[in-house]
Amino acid sequence: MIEAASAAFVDRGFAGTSLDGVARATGVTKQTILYHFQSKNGLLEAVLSEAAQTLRYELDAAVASASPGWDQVEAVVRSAFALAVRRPELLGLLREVSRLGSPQSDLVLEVLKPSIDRAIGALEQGMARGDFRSSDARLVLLSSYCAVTGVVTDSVALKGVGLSLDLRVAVKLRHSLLDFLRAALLETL
Amino acid sequence: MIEAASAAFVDRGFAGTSLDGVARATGVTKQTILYHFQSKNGLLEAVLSEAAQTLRYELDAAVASASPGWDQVEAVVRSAFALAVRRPELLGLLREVSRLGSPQSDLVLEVLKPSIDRAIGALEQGMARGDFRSSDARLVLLSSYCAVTGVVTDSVALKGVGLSLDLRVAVKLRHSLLDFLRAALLETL
DNA sequence: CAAATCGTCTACCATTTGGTAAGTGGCAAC
DNA sequence: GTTGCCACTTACCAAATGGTAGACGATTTG
Repeated sequence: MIEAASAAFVDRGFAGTSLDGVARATGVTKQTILYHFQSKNGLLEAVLSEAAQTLRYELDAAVASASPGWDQVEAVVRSAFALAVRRPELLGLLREVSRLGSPQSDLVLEVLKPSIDRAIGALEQGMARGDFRSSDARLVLLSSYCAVTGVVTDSVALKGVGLSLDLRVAVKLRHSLLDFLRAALLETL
Repeated sequence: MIEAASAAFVDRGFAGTSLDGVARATGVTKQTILYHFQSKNGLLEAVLSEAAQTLRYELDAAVASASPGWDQVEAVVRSAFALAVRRPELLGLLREVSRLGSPQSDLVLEVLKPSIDRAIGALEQGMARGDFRSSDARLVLLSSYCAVTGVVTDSVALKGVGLSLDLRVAVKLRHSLLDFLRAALLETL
């Protein structure tokens, strides 16, 4: 049910999704959905909450699996790409949230904030250690985040450069993006 | 009228925008809009067409204003940021289009394709000349595009790192992003 | 067994939506 | 001056939407 709603929110948008549609996709009636989530907004909140928690879990696991420095960056990017293939709607939801704005975005940000802050801290430490080129860690994180999520969610941009997202392309994309980030982040090649 | 519709499509989404709403914002009735554009989809197409052409014009002008190599990249990024400040809905529309998918995205891509191809060509020549690090030009363009548009359109991501897009932040962001791209693209610092 | 709770359904309802039909006033052309 | 076009309006409409009310069977609980 939440999965069906996620998928619908991502590819038709929240406003463009009808409860009847989600209900049909799930095999129940609209009223069953309303029974569980009170309102369409309630459904959205449940979807976002689940997505944010999964995202946090996955990213934290990636960070924990690698040693500080470039390895962690690589682990996170790999994890993001894996997620984009395994559960494409997760990153897509972030896109939709960014259009919905407050208060829905606050719900997601609140869950993700600790991870974000830790990421900024890790980048700053890496800069202090001389692992990374020195600059504003927040902006570096932002640019990297946008590049990664954009690349895996913007199918039209992909089409624009004559590609479409299958597994082979995803691997190539990940490789290229890691090269890109490595060059941008590391002091020396 | 087109401006009001653009703004509405960007911040409420196409499905979330009502003709009555656009009409009210414009000071006419819904039927006047339908008179000029036949249908809601017609309005969307007009909006996208205008946006795509403006974008092409602006970006082509930026490319033409600089000499091949890094200067052109910088000019395009500067132009994109200027556009993000002057007409924020333009880049926002690209986001909405990427969610709408075909056939609306085809309309935009068709207009932008020549510019995209020229950009890829320019990157490849820069690589051949040794100005840029060698790699797949399409993927480099894609990553750069996603980073730039993401940074200027994703206000939630900005909020996530504790910023919000005013002019001062935009300048800092542009500076940081140019540093980022320079490091990623150029062979040597 | 009786009572209550739960998940789901059928039946509605008010509102909003995109779109059609039929005018109306102004203005140019003949 | 009347004819015809143009931008725009008022008056509707059918369909879809989010949401409410109430019934029905199954399961749990005392």
